[in-house]
Amino acid sequence: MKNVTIKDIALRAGVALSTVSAVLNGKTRESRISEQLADRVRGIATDMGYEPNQTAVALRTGKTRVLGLIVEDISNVFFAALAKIIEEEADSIGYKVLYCSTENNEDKARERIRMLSQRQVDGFLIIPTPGMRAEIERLSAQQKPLVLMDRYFPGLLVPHVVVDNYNGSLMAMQHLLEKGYRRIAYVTIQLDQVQMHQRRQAYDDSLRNAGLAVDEELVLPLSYYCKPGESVQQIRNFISTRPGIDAVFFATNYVGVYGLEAIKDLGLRIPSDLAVICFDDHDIFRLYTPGITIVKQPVDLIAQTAMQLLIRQFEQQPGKAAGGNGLQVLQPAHLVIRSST
Amino acid sequence: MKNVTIKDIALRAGVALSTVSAVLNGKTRESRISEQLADRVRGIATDMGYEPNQTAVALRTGKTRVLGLIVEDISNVFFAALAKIIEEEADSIGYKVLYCSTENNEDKARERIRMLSQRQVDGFLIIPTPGMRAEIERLSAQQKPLVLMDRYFPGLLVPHVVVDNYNGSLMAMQHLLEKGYRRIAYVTIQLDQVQMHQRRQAYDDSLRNAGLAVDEELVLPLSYYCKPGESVQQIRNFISTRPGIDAVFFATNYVGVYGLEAIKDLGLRIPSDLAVICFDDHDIFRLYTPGITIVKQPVDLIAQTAMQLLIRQFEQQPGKAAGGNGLQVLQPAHLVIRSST
DNA sequence: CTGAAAGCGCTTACAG
DNA sequence: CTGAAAGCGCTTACAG
Repeated sequence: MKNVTIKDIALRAGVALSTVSAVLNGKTRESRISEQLADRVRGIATDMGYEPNQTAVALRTGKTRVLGLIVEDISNVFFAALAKIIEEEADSIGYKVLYCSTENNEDKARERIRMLSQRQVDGFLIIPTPGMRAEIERLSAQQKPLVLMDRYFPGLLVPHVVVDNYNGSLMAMQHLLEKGYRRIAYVTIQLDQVQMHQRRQAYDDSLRNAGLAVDEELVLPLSYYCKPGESVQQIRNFISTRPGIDAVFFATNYVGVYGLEAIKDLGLRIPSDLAVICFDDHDIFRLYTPGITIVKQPVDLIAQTAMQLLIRQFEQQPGKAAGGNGLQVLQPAHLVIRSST
Repeated sequence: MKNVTIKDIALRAGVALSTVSAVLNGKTRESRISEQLADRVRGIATDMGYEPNQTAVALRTGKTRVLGLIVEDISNVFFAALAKIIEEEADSIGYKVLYCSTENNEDKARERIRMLSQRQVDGFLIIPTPGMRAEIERLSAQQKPLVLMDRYFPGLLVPHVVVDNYNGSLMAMQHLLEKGYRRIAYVTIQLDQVQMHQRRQAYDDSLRNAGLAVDEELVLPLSYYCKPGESVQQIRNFISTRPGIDAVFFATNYVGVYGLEAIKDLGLRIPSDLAVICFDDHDIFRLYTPGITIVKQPVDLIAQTAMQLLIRQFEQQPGKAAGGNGLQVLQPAHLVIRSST
């Protein structure tokens, strides 16, 4: 019942270990091994039910053919979809993937990176949390193949794939404006992040392009530390004290959740009383939100592109200058317009 | 930038490799190494940023501390939820998990098991597909720690965790009967599987217990090979030609999907025109099905129990008779009653 | 064309 | 108390 090794095969075939290894790795040409011998060895290997021990291969070659995937929560639909596509892409090049959830817990996130490093993964695919910056920086310095998805650290030259926040938001605003909405509110979270600035910029620009003024009265920046109940109340208050508004653009998932709650509380109907657009970073409104319009990330494109960036790094010679470093790939957002039934 | 090894530490500390290893593995007692020396070695290890190479440890000890998780589709909410809980449980005992999707493709499923074996995973957590039987049997014969979830092979003595189909179905029927429904139809798929027999048995028994006869006229067994469109049509036909029925019990996910489609086609309202219960194996109706009542698997319990069964196998001495083999754990189903709004 | 040897980074008897 | 040596299962120069 013990596992068959190349040694067993070599013994049975009466040849050296290295011969078996060469045959099994298809290096008969390079090693000028006769086809006849090769066939015999292959036959014996099959007979004995040989399966290579990848742990040994990994130790010897320094390649585990395993990728590390770090997400916020694997059970979330967005991350699960990401995991699926990454699995497929990895599979197509003979890689397996080890997944970890960070729960947005910084300590856990750091620990995850360490564990995956110890397990010698060949590359990392990460949805970074803010506190991971130092670890990401270290991985990058160690020249570990690494791609960030969904979020990134401005100033850190690490390849990353993110949605095109500006144009996605622009599309959404365009949609509202075309539908004739004029007093469009903007509810966001006070966060000094590029993607937030880009979304806001798109809001401003599209209003101006339509010949409308940006009215700060119609912009509600919630505090990052504001608790759920309080956020809902603030939004409720905001909406009810701005009688003229006919639409709201919620700039993030969380704000959107609170916003929909507030709108429900106020007894307003979407979109007849109030049109709603939400930037749905993590695809949480995918099924159960009739009437609203959603700007979502193209999860498949993001995953596929991330894998391509990773593979590109695998192919680079470690010595060579990493020409592709600091590469940012912007993926166009999808606009999903839900009917109100 | 090269990785620090225990050799480097030994060199720096001026001691033998084995001493470093003993210290780092907390075996100072067994090896009677002075606390002073141990402290010094630990200090040096920390200084040098030592991270053990788990590939080497795995090769040497024969334990990778990696689990293989094989599901149908990691992006499905049910499997993703399973993956999350398994990750947590695995993490708590220092394990990582490698996931694979089978897509219900038998060849792929078999190939996945082979790959995971080659990667020397310490244990398998599998949602088996029918065609995996031979491979599962082989793993079991090889004494590989292994637990099946959600499905199993009757007659194969492999530990598995499944939902209690009989009592879950009984609960659902009870619910309908208590609500006063009397002519309850049963739509199922013709499949000679234990879980199907158990569900049907519960249907029959609960009717009889309520003093009602089982009317084969009210039972629709769809062919396994029936195409979606055709299935919907058959159900539509079935319902419309049985004017007396006031409720339907759909015995599986797929049948339920077709059934809801058919009911929609007929313009019937749930539950006012027709009450609906569905055995929702994979939690696909979780969000978007108002009015229907769902019998679902307790995904957390299943995952946790599966991990426990796996750990039990890790703890067993390989020589010892596997006392817990062929163990079946039934988990009680959940009944989710949706309001019709 | 083929095979003996070194070595990947560890752990674990075992000798002193 | 400490250290030299073997070995996990491979691959890869290198010698013949």
